[in-house]
Amino acid sequence: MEERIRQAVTGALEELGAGEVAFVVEWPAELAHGDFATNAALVAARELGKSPREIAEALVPLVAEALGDTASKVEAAGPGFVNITLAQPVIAETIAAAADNGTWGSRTDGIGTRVMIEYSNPNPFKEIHIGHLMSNVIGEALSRLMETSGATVLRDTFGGDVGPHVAKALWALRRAGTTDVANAGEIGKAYAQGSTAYEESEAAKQEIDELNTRIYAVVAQAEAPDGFSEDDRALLALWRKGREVSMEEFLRIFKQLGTNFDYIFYDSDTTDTGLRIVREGVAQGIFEESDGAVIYRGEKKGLHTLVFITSRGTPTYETKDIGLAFLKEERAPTDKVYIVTAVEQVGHFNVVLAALSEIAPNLAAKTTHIPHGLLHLTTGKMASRKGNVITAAELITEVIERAAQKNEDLLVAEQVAIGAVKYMILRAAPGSNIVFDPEKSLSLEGDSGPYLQYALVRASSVLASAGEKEVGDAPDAPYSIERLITRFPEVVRRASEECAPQQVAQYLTQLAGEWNSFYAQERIIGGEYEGYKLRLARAFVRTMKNGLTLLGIPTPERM
RNA sequence: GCUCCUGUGGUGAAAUGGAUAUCACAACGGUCUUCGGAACCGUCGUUCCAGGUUCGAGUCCUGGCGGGAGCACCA
Repeated sequence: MEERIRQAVTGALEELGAGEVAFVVEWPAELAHGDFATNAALVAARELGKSPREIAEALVPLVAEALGDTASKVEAAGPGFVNITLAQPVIAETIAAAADNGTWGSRTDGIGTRVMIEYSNPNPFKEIHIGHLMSNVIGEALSRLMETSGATVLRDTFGGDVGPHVAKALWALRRAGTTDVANAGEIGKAYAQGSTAYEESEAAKQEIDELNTRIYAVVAQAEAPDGFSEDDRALLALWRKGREVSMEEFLRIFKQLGTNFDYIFYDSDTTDTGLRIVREGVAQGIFEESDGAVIYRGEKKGLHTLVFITSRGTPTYETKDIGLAFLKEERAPTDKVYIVTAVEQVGHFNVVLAALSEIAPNLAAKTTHIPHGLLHLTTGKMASRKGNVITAAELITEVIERAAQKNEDLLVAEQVAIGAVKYMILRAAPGSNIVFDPEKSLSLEGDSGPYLQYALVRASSVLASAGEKEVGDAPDAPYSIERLITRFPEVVRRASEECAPQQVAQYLTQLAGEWNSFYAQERIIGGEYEGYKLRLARAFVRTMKNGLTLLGIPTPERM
């Protein structure tokens, strides 16, 4: 349709004697301004030497003629826009196409492309707190948005199972004489204890640093533990158990939130490759040695200089990410690689990608880092090493309890709670920080997930009690909600191209508002145009359901 | 100190270089025998400052002020 309008406008401009004009056809923010608008007159004004308004007036009859029955109204407006309102039958056709159409909003332009997207990235041996929800919720929504193009999307998560934080947790567990760990909470506490000791005691710091090096060694030889002492075996067993318990908890929560990963990568999978490649890079002059460490001189590109291999010989996160890039290519080659992490890491990724572009330009070129904002507490900064965090599980449990006050069915309460949490995160642009107030942020009313779910449930309920009806006559002019529904595919396309789930959230809120107004004003069952309104309701249900699913927000049957 | 990000009603946010800057919360007032009130209708109230580019700037550029993040052996 947009293309058709573009042609009509181009033709009209030619008749007026204008050459190539770089105009746009867009949908105006205000529904009252019509379904499409073009700024052609504004852009052509200078060349034609007339006022924009005059040109717009001249374009109107020409465009109207070219569009024929398709448009019900073409008019000049404002400083020189030409607004186009589509005719009722054209809108009705789209509504019919949307109703009962599971693929409404999806496209085919991405079929054949493969992308891998990394997100969530919780670290075993630390607790998963509400900050990790940001990465998971945003990453999942982006994955689903990418899938609307028809692309194959592989989801992966990358967890730090070796490194100083692991040493801190294991040091505290061993000190307490723990040989087995039962739950993730226990490990989280151990990590906090180990961190405190590391900062406060020189002796503990030394022990933990040594343990860290030893863990790398033990894990690296885990497959061939011939030379292991009894204590090495005990350490390895505790490490394995701790990682297993941590990951079970993570995967349980992510599954509850609607994520299933295709690949789970660990730091320990990447260290061999990472170390080898960085050492080779030293020989090639990409990296250099400094104070016993191996560094990348980011300053030569206006970036930070970062350590890739410590003076103790252990790899840092930077080297692990280099190793990971190769590991991904080996396990599942794709056309694009996305990495979703907190905004704090942009400096890190700039350096890693700069280094990677010297080592393997093809890998660097297809990798994009997508930073997301942070979740701040009104009560102060969270830090898992201080133990003052709200864990993801605690938050979800609390919101479920609140939702349960209105829902006897606990499964529904969970759907509502998850909807509320996800919407809170997705309504804002991924990069913006969220100040989280446990009392206020998780509204179940107005601009909220449950508001969208509620509109859907009510519409579904009307359909359920109406039964089958003939579609019948339609009113002469479309309702504004119809015109809003027709925009859905375009909203989805733009949101997926711009990695902007908030545009879908914003749209769905507007859509729910239009539906609620329509519902309050118009009698559906037993009212005028009953059959047509029921089809409209089906189109609304389909649009809302597909939209919520895109965001990863559950769609309850009742609530 | 250097680098990057950011500044929109009392609060939290949205806005493809376009039209009267949108939405929710809060506050205040109304709708309550009809398809589900987690709803609807109304009132109030906003682009940090100074220049610039443009027919047109919350959006782009320059400078200033405020906030956040990063800056060598954490991830």
